[in-house]
Amino acid sequence: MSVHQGWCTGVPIRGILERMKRSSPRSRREQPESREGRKLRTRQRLVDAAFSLLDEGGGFQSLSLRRVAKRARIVPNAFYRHFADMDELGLALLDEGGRALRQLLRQVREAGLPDEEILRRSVEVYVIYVREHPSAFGFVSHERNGGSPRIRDAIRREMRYFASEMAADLTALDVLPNMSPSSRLMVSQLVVDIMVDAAAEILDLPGTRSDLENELVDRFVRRLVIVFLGARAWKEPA
Amino acid sequence: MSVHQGWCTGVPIRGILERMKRSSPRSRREQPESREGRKLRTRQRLVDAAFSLLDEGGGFQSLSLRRVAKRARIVPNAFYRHFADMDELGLALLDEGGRALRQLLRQVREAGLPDEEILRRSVEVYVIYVREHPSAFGFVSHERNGGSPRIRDAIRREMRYFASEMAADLTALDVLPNMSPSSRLMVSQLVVDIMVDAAAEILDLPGTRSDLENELVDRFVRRLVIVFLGARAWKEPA
DNA sequence: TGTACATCAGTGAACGCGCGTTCACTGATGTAC
DNA sequence: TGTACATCAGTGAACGCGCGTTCACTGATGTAC
Repeated sequence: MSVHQGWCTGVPIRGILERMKRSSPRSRREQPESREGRKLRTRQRLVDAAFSLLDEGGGFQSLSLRRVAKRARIVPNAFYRHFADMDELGLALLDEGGRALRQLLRQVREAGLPDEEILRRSVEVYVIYVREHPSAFGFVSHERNGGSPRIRDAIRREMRYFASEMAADLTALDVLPNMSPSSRLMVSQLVVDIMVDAAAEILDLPGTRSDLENELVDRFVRRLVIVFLGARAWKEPA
Repeated sequence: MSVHQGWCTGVPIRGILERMKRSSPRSRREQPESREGRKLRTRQRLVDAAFSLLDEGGGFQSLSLRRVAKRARIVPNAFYRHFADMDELGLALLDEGGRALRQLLRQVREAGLPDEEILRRSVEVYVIYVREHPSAFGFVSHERNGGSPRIRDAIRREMRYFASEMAADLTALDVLPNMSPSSRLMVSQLVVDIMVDAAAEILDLPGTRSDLENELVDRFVRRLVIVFLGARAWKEPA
């Protein structure tokens, strides 16, 4: 059971943790911490606590305010100093997860797109990335069609945003010149859906079966190849 | 708020309800009902109660044994006469939903496949069908990546089964003769995933916006066209 | 710099509620003779 | 056909538990003068 790491904060949680270690055993009067800083740190502890509970399985719906607060080492009602309810915490999780995904997709997209070898390498990078951040991708795939409409909508919005970034890239790189902008967007949305579906499958694989993982990567690559072949063969309706 | 209908039972619940109406106001000694029949009817009431609660929103995880039992008009602990726990009820829901989906896919597949006009008509049939059975499709799209591993696995198994049926059809109809059997299966799995993703989107549309629905149908058809174009352009690796 | 007051993140106790599960039971249906 | 017993779907009461939310509070940080 590993401590959850603040894996995608702009100012990494690691720095904050180091500062805690440094300041805690020594005199605490040296640099009295600001209220604002302390509050932000507690908020981050709540977010990390939620991710770490998600890592242990069960989905966002199974999280309770009390369990998250306990894991973050605050009293239950202090939760309300940071979020109005669990839904708002969920949106904060998505915010962190979204940043990670965006960063990754940028990396994948910059490699260029429709050549099979490049696709395969991108997929491998993606699979590793998903495995490294199971709680974030689990959250997205789980809540994408999940219980809370607010969170569901936020996830869909995020996915649409990724797709539009990808479509802009396709345009810029002049891949698929045969397609209209709206068709390029449609293809990008399909690719994003395929990626999210794949993430769910990756997370369900037992970590030990590399044969199953290879099979999954293979299926994933073939899906993308089919889509890009189809996109190239596409003729805009007159 | 409509009463949930037993929409996919081989022996329809409607018939049972009519029998109840007939027998209840008259003498109840005419045809004393068998224990077995009565138990089956209660079990069906539990399944219908679960679907009707799902129709009201919130996802399977938000259902409670007590609420389902109450809706089915039995005392909470009598639930255990029919299912060991809520997970087993979930598997029963999938069983009913799976039958409906299978029936529909058969209908769609029989129309033939890769021509755009036929695809469009099939998609329209599918959209209507999803709208008619929101609780079943909602259950599948919601629990597909949901909290219970048993239910998740059962849904994946069901989807793999649909895909293999579709692949068999593609083979029988000699569509995609350029592909190996495993590639046809891969394409079928992609199509099934696209259908399930689409179901979730359909269910989130407000019922009144037919412009949005047309847009969705359009996107859906284009996705499938892309996939079949790609599948036709596919060359098996040597 | 020193003092007096305001702010507010976090505390601790308490609340009412719905939950899953248990137990001993009832009474209609089913069965053996 | 009639009787005595077995089965078992459904009852009613009770349990302990974790839940979200409320309240009055504490004490360190921040601010005005």
